[in-house]
Amino acid sequence: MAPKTNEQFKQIRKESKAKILVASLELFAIDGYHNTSISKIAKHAGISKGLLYNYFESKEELLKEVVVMSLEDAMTISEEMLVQLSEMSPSEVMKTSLEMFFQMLIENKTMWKLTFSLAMQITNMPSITEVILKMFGDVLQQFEMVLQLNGYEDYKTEAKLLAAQLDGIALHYIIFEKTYNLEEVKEKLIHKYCKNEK
Amino acid sequence: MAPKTNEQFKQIRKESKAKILVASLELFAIDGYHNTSISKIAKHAGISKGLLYNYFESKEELLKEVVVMSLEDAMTISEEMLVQLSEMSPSEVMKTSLEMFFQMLIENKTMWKLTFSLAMQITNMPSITEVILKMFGDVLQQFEMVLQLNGYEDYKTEAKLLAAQLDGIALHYIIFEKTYNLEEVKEKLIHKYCKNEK
Amino acid sequence: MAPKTNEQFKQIRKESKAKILVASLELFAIDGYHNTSISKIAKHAGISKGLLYNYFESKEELLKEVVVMSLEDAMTISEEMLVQLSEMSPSEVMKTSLEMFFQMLIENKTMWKLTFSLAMQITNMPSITEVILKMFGDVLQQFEMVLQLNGYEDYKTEAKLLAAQLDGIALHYIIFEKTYNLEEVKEKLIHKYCKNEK
Amino acid sequence: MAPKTNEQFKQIRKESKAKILVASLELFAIDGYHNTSISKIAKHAGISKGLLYNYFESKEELLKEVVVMSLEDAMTISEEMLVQLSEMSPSEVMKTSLEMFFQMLIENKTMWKLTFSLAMQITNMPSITEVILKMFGDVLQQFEMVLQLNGYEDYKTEAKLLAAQLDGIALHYIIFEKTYNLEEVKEKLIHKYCKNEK
DNA sequence: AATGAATGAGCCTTCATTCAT
DNA sequence: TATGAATGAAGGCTCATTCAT
Repeated sequence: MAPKTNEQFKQIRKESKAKILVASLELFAIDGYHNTSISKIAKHAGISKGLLYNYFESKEELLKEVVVMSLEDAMTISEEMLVQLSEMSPSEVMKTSLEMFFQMLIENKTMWKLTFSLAMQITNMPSITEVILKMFGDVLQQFEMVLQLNGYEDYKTEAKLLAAQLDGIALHYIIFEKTYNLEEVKEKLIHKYCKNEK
Repeated sequence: MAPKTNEQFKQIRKESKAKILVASLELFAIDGYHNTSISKIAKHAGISKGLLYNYFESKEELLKEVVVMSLEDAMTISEEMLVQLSEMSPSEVMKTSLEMFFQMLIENKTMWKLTFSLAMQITNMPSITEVILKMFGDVLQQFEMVLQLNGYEDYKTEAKLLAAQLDGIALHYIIFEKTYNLEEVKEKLIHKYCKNEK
Repeated sequence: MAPKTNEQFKQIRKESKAKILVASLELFAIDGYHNTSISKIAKHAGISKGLLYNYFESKEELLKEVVVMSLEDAMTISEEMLVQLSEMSPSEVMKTSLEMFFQMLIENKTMWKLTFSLAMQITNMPSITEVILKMFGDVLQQFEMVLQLNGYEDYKTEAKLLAAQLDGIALHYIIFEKTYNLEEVKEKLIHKYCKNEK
Repeated sequence: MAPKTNEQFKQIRKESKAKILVASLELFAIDGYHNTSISKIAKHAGISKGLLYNYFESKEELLKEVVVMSLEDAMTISEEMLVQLSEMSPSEVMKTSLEMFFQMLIENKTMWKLTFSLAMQITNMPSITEVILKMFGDVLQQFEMVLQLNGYEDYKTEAKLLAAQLDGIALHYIIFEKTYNLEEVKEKLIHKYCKNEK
């Protein structure tokens, strides 16, 4: 049998890593970071505990990579959408941006839950704090653009309000779970921001 | 010679309990429930680990009492303010309610932090979840009233939006700490809700 | 008010001590030594934890005194009965001795349970071991006398057998509780030892 | 390089488990269940505290397995002997059974000590109580058979007496240790039961 | 004599991490 | 690369004992 090429090894590593990251994300989001043991993750990912340490230096490092991965995923989607936005009218951009947000909220509920959860326990893990804060900042910036584009004068403050509004909705959606009527809120919000209330 | 009187013991118990509750609130809010060990709490409160169990049956029970205490504090303030509202005009009620919210946010930052933190972290602690959910519900209800009073037709959905808006602001205020310009956001929000945008 | 006399103080001390000893015996026998906390004993005796240490140096010391008290009680009863035996015929002595044993077993089940329980965990408490061993020795000696009196040639070995027989019955009675038909066994045993089977 | 094979792991597990069980049996029997800490067991077995929980879910579970192991050992021996009995005359069966008992008492002194100790100490551990009671029941049943075979009319009650006799002897043997002349008692007992005293 | 708040050692248990294979 | 046995620090909790009053 021919020895595996470097390429093949890299591929295997990448896949194994991905498998662990996905498993971790799920467990961290559902049970919380502290209630998720390395053992559980390894079992959930179908590998041994030892192997996990071959890919990640520590549990905290693993968490950080989970967060980074999640955010990168989100950014990728977001950027793809931004391309589409470039050809729209300002009011269409506004509407689409909001719809994008709700879509991502629904599709990545797990990630949102993890993000909020971590955002609250930030104190002890600076490296993770940083990533999380960056993400909140990015969203803010994006909405600043959209609002400016739509002619909002005080667009910086307005963006802060809108970002807070959206994060608040996300928070409630996560907390109240199935009880929460996200669709209703979404319609109302879009209606508000896509009329003439500058 | 004589044993301490009942009164004396009661006093001592009350003070020690309060001391523990305050220490716990701070640590739970800052470091999160899981990152706060009984040892840390005891040290922070200046007592021995063992004594803590003279007052609270378990760590979970302690958390519950911390939450209840915090909410009772908040409710007391809130109710005092509600009395004042009864004599105001609808628009004044609106404005005052919002101002009240921001005031409580600033004054009870620790409690807010704890609440959000728990909302995300606590799995499998029904008695605490219950208390937290009740609190979110109460705020919502209060704003439904205010909005209805101010003639909002779709006041139920509007209340959901407003509650989310406020919780979102609180969230950002907690996450960004001193970086966050709360005053600016407050002015803008009040301005929005106290003009004619129903 | 006249100050209490020394006699009165002594009396109070004696009564308090007795109250504690009785409470301890009950709890030790039912729940076992290790499952019985000083707190429980104090509560059961209706006094404070602190006071208990006024009368007994330590938990182990308390146990020792409980054992001693129990055995003294048993000895007292036993000796009273011995007086009666002195006027009987050998075979009557035999029968009465056995009946005495069964009566004491029923009336002092608690004490028997404690005794056996302690007898098994002897290693760590020499002072208690001593007392327990003495008790077993006393019973043995007593039955040696009875058997000798009844003309058993090899009365020393016979006494060992009889003592073992009785302790075995006691053991089963304690272990099987209500399931055990003590009366049936008693009749059979008396029948065996009071016929002509030397 | 290659990971250990399943076979190797199984072997390691088996040996470690056995090591722990043996250490536990000794300590439980000597010091009693409550006086034996997990730390002591680990030290005695030459392993770390943590490893113990790799093999046993809890201290109670460990105790249970110790008991089960002990009884299985005893049963194995017992059954091997029963085979031999099938070809003997009734009086030979009687004699051999008694001799078997004494042999097992000597060879498995530790197990007997543990059994008695637990019988007295264990409250609220139904699964273990059950096993212990079953064992006493088994011995009883076996002797019922033997006595019936030997023509004892009231063999059920006689078996209770004999079982008590034997357990009493075992108890004394355990309590008095080297002081106890087991051989003398054995001879006498066999002599009694193998003559004509029905 | 009497109280119970307070202490601290020790218990059982969990789990991130290491390591021989 | 891959395994899981093994470790040890730390966590929540209990309880005998002390002490100020």
